[in-house]
Parts: sequence; C-alpha cells; structure tokens
Amino acid sequence: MIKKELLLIIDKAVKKVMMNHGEAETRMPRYNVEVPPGNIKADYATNAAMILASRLKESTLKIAGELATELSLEKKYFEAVKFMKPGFINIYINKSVFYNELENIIREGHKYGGGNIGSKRKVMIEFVSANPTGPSHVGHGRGAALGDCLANIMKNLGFDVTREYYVNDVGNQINLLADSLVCAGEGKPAPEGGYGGDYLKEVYNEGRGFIEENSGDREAIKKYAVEKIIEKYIKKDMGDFGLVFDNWFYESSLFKEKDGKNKIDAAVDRLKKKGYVYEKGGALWFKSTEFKDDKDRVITRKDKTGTYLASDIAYHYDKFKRGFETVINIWGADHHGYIDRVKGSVKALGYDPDRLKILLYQLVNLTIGGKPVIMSKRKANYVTLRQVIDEVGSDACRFFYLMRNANSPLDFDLELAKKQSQENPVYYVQYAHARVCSIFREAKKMGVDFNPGCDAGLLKEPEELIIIKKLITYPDLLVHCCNTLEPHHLTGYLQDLAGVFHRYYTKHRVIVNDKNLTGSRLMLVKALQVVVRNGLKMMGISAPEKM
RNA sequence: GGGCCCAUAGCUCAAUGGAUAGAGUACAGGAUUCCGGAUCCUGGAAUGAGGGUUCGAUUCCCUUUGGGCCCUCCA
Repeated sequence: MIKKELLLIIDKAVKKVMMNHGEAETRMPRYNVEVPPGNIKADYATNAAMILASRLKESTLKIAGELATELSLEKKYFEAVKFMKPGFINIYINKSVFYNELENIIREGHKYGGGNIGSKRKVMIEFVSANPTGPSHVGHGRGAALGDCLANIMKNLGFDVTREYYVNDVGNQINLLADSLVCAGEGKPAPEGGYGGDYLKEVYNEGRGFIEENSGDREAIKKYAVEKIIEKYIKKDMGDFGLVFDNWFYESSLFKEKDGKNKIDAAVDRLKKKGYVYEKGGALWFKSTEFKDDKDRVITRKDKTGTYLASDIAYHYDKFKRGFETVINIWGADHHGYIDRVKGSVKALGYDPDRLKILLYQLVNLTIGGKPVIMSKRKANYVTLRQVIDEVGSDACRFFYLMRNANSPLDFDLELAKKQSQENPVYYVQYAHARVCSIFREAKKMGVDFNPGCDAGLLKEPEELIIIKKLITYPDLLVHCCNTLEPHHLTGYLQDLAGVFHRYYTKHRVIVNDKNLTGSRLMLVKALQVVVRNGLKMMGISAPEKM
C-alpha cells in the first residue's frame, strides 16, 4: 500500500513546514495524493503545497519548494521530488518499491485488495426488495447488481455484511395478487389494478389443489402466492444472477404478537414516548415535518391499520436493534421522496440518521431497438430479468448495470445488449484474463514453471512499469468504491487494466529465450491475473480461463 | 406549485475541486511466419446557456433552458 506510506511521509513534511512558519500542527490541511494525469511523468502528485500556502498566506511556489526539500530527504523511498507551476509536488518513487509491491500481490493472491477498514463492523445492505407479486424485471437487476457488488467490496474490506431482502407481503397489492391468482385460474381477466401475467396461471396450476380447497380463505391463498412467487421466481432469478441473500425479512413478521405486542406497536409507542406522534381525524400522525418533510404522515389509519410507513419505521427500528452499525438501503429513484421521512423516523427513534445511508439508482428505461417498452406489471408486457439473463448472460448483464453511475438513468436496449454480447467491454476484460491463463498453459507446455521468487527487477520496459503502477492502485480503488458507495469505478478500472495488458501483449512476448526474464514476466502477468480475477469477483462476474 | 436526479465527442458513458477533460462504439485506414486477432496502431470530434466562489470549476453556489422521476390514510 504505497499510498498509505506516502501519506505518512507527506504528513511529516507538512508538519515540519507548518512548524517552520509558526503554525500549530493541530489542524492539518486536507490535501490529496493522486496519480497525476498522463502528460505528467511522475508516479504520484500532491496538492499539499497549494492548500498549505493559502492557509499560511504565503506564495504557493515558495511553500512547494520547502515541502519538496523536506520530502527529498526520504532518499530510500523517493528517486526524485519536483514541484511545478501551479504548485503541485511530483514524486518519483524508487523502482524497488514497485517491485516489492508486485511480489506482494502474488503473495496475497485472492486476498489482495482486501483490508480491514471495516474492522468487522456490522453492516446491512437491503436491496432489490421488490414486491413479491411477480418475476423480477430489468429495473430490479440494477439494484441487484449494485447491492451485490457493494456487499462484496465491503465484505472484502473487513465489514461484517448482511444482504437482506425485505418482502412486502402485507397490504393491498397482496390482496390484489390473491384475487388475480384466482381470476387467472378461472380464466377471468384480472381485477382492476391487479396482475395479469401468464406466470399467475403457472402459479395457480402448481397449487390448484390447495387453492381450490381453500377457495374462501384469502389469507391462505395470499400466503401460498407470495411463497410460491418468491421461491419459483424471485429466488431463482437472483440465483441465476449469482446473488444469494443472507436474510429474507417478511413485513408480516412485524405484525406477529409477542407478549401482547407486535413490532409495529413497539415502534409507534417509542415514537409516542418521544413526542413525535399525534392524533387527528381518527388517525395517528408522525410529525415528519420536524425532519424536512413537507407534511406530516399518517402511520395508523382511521381503521386502525398501519400504513406502509409504519411498517418501514418498525423495520428500521428492528434493523438497528439487531445491532447493525450502518444500514444501507438501495432504492429506485422513484422512492426519493421517502428518504426524509424514513431518516426522520430513525432520528425520532433515537438513532443517528447518518447511520442509514440510502443509495438511489435512477430508473432503467427498457427499449427494444430504440423503441421504449412501457413497463407495467398489470399489462404483463414487462421484460423480465430472466429474459435478459437468458439472452445476454449474467456476466455481461452485470457489467452493463455496473458500468454506469447509479444516479444517471440507464437505457437498457435489449437488442443492443445482445449485439454487445460480442462487443461488450466485459469480454475485453475477461479476454485479458483468458490470455494470461493461456500464457501459463503455453509456459507449462514448454516446461517452464511459474516461480514467485524470480527477480522482478528485470521488468524494465515502460509498458511493464505502467502495468505494475496500475495494479497497485487496486486496493485504493476498492476503498474509494466503498466510501462513495459507487461500485462503477471498478468497471472503468478493469477496462484500463485490461487495456494496458493487451497493449503490452502486442508489443512484448512473455515467454522469451532469456530464462530469467521469462520468470520475471510470468510474475507480472501472474499479478495481473490476480487483480483481474479479484476485481471481477467483486462484481460477481466470472474470470474464464478460456473463452 | 414544491422536491430529487440528469445534461460532456455522431451515439453510450468516465473524470476524490487540479496540470493538455478520458474510454468504448461508429466511421476511415493500417498491423500477425512467433505466448489466443474477442487483440493492437493511426485519425478527427465534447463540458446546454449566463453569472458567482477559488490560486484553479465538468465538479461547489445562484439564475436559466431541456429531459426523467416523486409529491396517497398505495405499497
């Protein structure tokens, strides 16, 4: 972890310069260390001088000079330290540092890029959570890809992660589901606002005996329908997408009485006690206006039933009571108006609302050949996640979802996705991995065994150093994805990494006459293989040995 | 009417407040006696408009234009 060590060294230098200027070092300036743009040859650059100069009200170049002088003292680490026009300090690292890091990648193998910034803290990521009324559609796929990737990354960084699916098995839509199911079985059209997909006929047929036996018992039919849809469709869709949830939390469990009280009552009581609930027009209201909401919200209706918000308040209360330090919800952007309410309720319950993080993703617009498909469950013409997985494959599908920043809308064109199954960037990345595997197969054929103890110092080609430098930024990249909740950076990184490798491959041969050089180059591609494989694993995408 | 998000190359997207704004795709041309041509090389083309903050703005703030979504005692 070169960057970490760099920060320590620069911190020391910054303190020294501050001291020389009579500034207390208690308030350290927030500066950056980064890999500079391509036109700058240095390995790393920092803007510390520019930040510090404005603090000290000194000329930027003067401070840059002083800092550079301090840093130059670190001879065993730095080859050179220079400062340039606007005030950047460019740092040239000793090559041996890179070679050591390369050996480290091979040593750590599948653990490389992992870390312990999470220190086993419990985090829940709740995602997908689509109503259990039918198969998953393409929009759910985006949430699934995002949540799963984020969960992988956080787990890899030492968080104790739980993936949870919240099943809304209570409320009107489930009544409608049960009624629609009966209609489907009897060959009648679905009721107003109900569900009319063909899948309901299958659901009916598979439970015909049970449904007809319990024809008057709506509760029994509801329960059957929800369970069947989850098992037959949702769990299967997620499974084929390579996603397994740790926990399926049923909304109905919030209504289960225990000692004469259920979890909803408990949450409402707590809000009452804290003074955030009042009665008006026969209903109970939550004072959400105290938390930036435009109006207060009903939590218990006139007829004494709880609203969806009441369930959600109880659900989040339960999440925190289960001991999760951080709770991440991944929601479609159509729920954004709901954020203040839920965060407000968390605060009202007595928890720090910042412990609830909400990642919104913009909606997925599905098109076929450029023509928009109107997604409506009722009309049953919506495109399912299954269709997309079947047509383009889970790997390409995940990459496609993860390539975009969550807060920009995603146009998912089925035809394009299919066409891209040959041109999709995921194959570019996977191909790099397959190529490396092929090199090792070839080496083995020639009787050359991989030896991690070769001299990495023989890797002197510029393309080789470019690859090494790219490889060692991987751990920082994962941390960045984790902190920003933006897994899409990973796709760009892997494309870049595959690119530098493909260019290297075209220009140089790994297996050459020189035995020592071959050994060193095998180390290089081994390290590349490790990082590509680890990165793809974070996204839930396979790293094939042959394609 | 109020709120959230988006606007970057012909198209789809990148860019922790940094240096000459990057990829892919499309289009045009080119590369292999040799580890996989699903690869590589060459070419042109972009920050919607107007202010402000800053040493420095695609990024932050305000105004404006265009687009998506949300404003139920639905879930």
